[in-house]
Amino acid sequence: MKKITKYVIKNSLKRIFLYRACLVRLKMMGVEKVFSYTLANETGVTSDQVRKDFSEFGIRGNKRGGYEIDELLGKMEKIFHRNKDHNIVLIGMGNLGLALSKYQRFVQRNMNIVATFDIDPFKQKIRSDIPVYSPDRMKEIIDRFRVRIAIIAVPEVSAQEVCDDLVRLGIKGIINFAPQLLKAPPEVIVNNVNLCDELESVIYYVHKQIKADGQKNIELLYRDMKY
Amino acid sequence: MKKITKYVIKNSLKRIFLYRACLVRLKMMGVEKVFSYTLANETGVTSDQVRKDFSEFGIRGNKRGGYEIDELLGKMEKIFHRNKDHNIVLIGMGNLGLALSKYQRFVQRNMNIVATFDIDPFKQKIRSDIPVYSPDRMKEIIDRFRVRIAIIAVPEVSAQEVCDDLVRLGIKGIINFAPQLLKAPPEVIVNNVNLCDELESVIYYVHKQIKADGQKNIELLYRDMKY
DNA sequence: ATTATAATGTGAAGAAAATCACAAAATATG
DNA sequence: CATATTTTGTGATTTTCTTCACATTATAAT
Ligand SMILES: NC(=O)c1ccc[n+]([C@@H]2O[C@H](COP(=O)([O-])OP(=O)(O)OC[C@H]3O[C@@H](n4cnc5c(N)ncnc54)[C@H](O)[C@@H]3O)[C@@H](O)[C@H]2O)c1
Ligand SMILES: NC(=O)c1ccc[n+]([C@@H]2O[C@H](COP(=O)([O-])OP(=O)(O)OC[C@H]3O[C@@H](n4cnc5c(N)ncnc54)[C@H](O)[C@@H]3O)[C@@H](O)[C@H]2O)c1
Repeated sequence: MKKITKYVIKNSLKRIFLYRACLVRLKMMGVEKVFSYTLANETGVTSDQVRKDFSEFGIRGNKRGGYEIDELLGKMEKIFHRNKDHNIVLIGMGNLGLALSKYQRFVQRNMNIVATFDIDPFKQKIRSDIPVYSPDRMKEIIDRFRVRIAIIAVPEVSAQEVCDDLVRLGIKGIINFAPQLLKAPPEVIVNNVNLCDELESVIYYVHKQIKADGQKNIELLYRDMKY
Repeated sequence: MKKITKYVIKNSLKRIFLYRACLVRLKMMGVEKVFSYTLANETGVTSDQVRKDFSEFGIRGNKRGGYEIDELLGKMEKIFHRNKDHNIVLIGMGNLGLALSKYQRFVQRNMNIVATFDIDPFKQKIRSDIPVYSPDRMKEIIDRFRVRIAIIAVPEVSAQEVCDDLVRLGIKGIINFAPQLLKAPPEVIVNNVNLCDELESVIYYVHKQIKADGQKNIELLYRDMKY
């Protein structure tokens, strides 16, 4: 039975990404070694956390010596399978799809969008580095480039249908930008990214913060009154 | 001191968003009442979890009767401050910024991008519903519309600088799409969204899944051999 | 009206994640 | 070379999150 795959990126994995970004920056600045507390400061976590995370992912440094940045990055490349290239397809060349297709950083990280698909014949005329095909050529392209990962950027109503097609064609991982939880077999990884929710949660926390600040002021006031 | 605000959206909050999306869909289908296990099935969590989450956010139903969808949505609107409108500014009208500025769903959820800003004079000529201004008009606009929330879609190198400006102008919450952890005072909420990381984590979990599948096959093989 | 049933709400138990704290090891210093 | 210092790595502890389990209550059936 097709079901919602409850897929949540582990916080420890998210932090590993943060550490890596930080390491890349430090390396560019010519730094060669790093301590857990350096990474901690730069990423807003505690140094214990950094070491625990490294431990979880089997990364080890040397006592007193900290971590060799190059070695660390090498290990992370392995963890994230950055040694090989990843061919990706993108479905839906609308506003968001177009932006994503032009995003250079995917390529820099060995993630290549080899083809995009759109039902709109007009969109299929877009001239850019990446071809825009009609969806009926999906099987051909996915097979030819051995694609296993897909990006969904079609309207909400079409997302599930597109997802079903992709799964049938052998796609194993999907990042979905349509605000619609996708149902897929449990062995298929689906990362539902909902930018509206992300923005709304900022608003939520801002309000909470403002309320907490207000509370603090009341407390201060109260303490003042005692004198 | 400006520091990284370690800001992670709570999983329970993320789930509340899921429930809401599901409720909206059910309501459109004419459904009026819902049970915890309905929401659970639709969102890939357990019904216990749904009830615990509701409990955390102070949402109560009636025993045996489940939850009134309208009432539930009303309570959620309150929780998410959807009763009032939220004015937002967007900085950086490049590929991503343009897509975001055209995204209708923000408006549908009472989040209005009232103005966008770009240093590129060419971008300032974009003709769409939302005006594109030079950054030197930021103070004026933010004050006029009482803006408290901002979207950053500028290149990595400019992101921190833009963030600093925004904070100086009274912005309290930021969603940042540049792959650069922003430093801000602790009372300012910063949601760093990194789409590269999101995609890469899909690849990570796909590989893990494939490896686990392989493992399962080996185990099966082993069990078979015992007979 | 009484009884049976079905769903909620929440303490208790269990699991997972984060923090603490310190022994072990590597490097620096005298 | 011996000692002091610094940082790692990891068990122990604490905190947070999830699942379990069941008393409670609203509805349905008889
Ligand atoms: N625009 C944004 O900034 C933004 C932000 C977050 C999420 N999203 C979501 O991403 C999706 C795309 O948004 P958008 O603004 O680019 O919309 P859009 O309407 O501009 O683009 C959608 C594209 O998908 C194509 N399409 C529709 N059905 C298809 C199918 N079955 N197969 C292939 N292509 C198909 C359409 O022809 C169109 O080109 C939506 O689900 C939206 O909610 C958009
Ligand atoms: N394109 C994507 O799909 C995508 C996806 C994820 C993240 N991002 C990130 O979002 C950001 C924008 O990406 P993009 O592809 O739109 O890049 P882009 O180069 O197309 O757009 C950047 C825009 O920001 C403007 N800008 C630069 N400095 C500015 C400043 N100080 N104030 C105001 N405007 C300024 C530029 O003039 C340009 O129009 C980048 O950080 C990128 O890494 C992009």
